[in-house]
Amino acid sequence: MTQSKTDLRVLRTRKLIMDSFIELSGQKEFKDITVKDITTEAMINRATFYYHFQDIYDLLEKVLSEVLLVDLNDSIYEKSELNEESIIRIFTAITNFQKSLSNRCHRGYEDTISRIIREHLEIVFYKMLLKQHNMKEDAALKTTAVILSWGIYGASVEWRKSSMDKSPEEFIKLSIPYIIFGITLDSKN
Amino acid sequence: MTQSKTDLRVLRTRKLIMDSFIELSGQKEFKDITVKDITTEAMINRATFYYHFQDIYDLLEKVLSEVLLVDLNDSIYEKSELNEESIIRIFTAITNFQKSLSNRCHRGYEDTISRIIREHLEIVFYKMLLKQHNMKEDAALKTTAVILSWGIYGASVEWRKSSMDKSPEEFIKLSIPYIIFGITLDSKN
DNA sequence: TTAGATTTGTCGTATATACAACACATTGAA
DNA sequence: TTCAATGTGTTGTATATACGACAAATCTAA
Repeated sequence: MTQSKTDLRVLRTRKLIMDSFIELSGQKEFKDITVKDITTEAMINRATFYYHFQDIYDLLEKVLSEVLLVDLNDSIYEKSELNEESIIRIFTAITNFQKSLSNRCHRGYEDTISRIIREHLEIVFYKMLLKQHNMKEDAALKTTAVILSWGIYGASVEWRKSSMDKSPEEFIKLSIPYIIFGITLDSKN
Repeated sequence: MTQSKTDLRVLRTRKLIMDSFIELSGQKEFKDITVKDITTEAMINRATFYYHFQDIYDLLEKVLSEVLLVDLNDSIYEKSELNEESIIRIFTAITNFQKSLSNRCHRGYEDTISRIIREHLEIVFYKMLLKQHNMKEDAALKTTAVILSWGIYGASVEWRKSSMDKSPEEFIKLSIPYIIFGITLDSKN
């Protein structure tokens, strides 16, 4: 505890490991990536890997969180208005992310990926809802955020499954009025 | 002396420093690059830099050697025939290198760069000459290698000074017959 | 010129990492 | 099945690196 914040070596090593994992993810499937592969690419001793991560699934989780977090933070938080534009942005960020990373991952870890994405989405939606309604805390908004996160994530799964020919934007655009104005919206509007 | 060869940390650190230096060389002039800049980019403590390199000029020298060495090794050594094709390749490697790195460097260190390039060229030419003539060692070939290294390097300087509109290939091609067959070559040939 | 700021190069101490070795699990071919 | 090979996770010890501090050199502006 004599060190001030975080040792530069720690930051560097974590970055090297994560970058290498992302790099390798572009070359082969998650299930074929070994700890040795990662540490070789990162020029790190294998034992050092275990100093920072419990195992390779722990690494997966942290990389996903971090990459997602950056994607979402960059494009959304500043604006902090939950409107058509920001929903499209969030949805696009997710589909981009799925195209670039989660596709490659081992079957069976889609659950992990799905959970992480939804958790982050929930946080983002909740914060935006709070600002929009000028509130400190609210159970209704929290639940609404949960619903939105599952819903939007589900839409991205559906898009990937059956509508990758459409752009994410046009896919989600149709439903946005129902999200914003509710399901009683007059469809002739 | 208990370690077998070279500590992975050493290899990694050297690579990080060199890569960072090359990266920074693309962003600003050599004379504006500080040790702090490099170590920040490399995520290395400044003191560690001095553990590996005497100073920034020592780094420059080693980076130049290494980059050049790779360029020349990759494209030439395998073939090991000193003919029109390989001379063009070597000349192109040098001009590429000059375009990418040495241009950006501080005036006054062109001498260093020039020396390093010529030293490497000399080694390459000497090895190729030895193979071509099936010899073990020979003073005449050594001197010939010196002449070739200065000559080819000088040609690259001239190209840079006055003929960058031509491709390196067409620039050097005209003189290759005189190199291969000597200055008594019948020009009508 | 002077004075403030930046950069260089070095040092001692604390710690993250390398290395080698280990037992155990998983895989794949005979 | 069995055996060999490969991957996982852990440990103790040696060492490269981080950190903070320092004096001296170099740069910059007033």
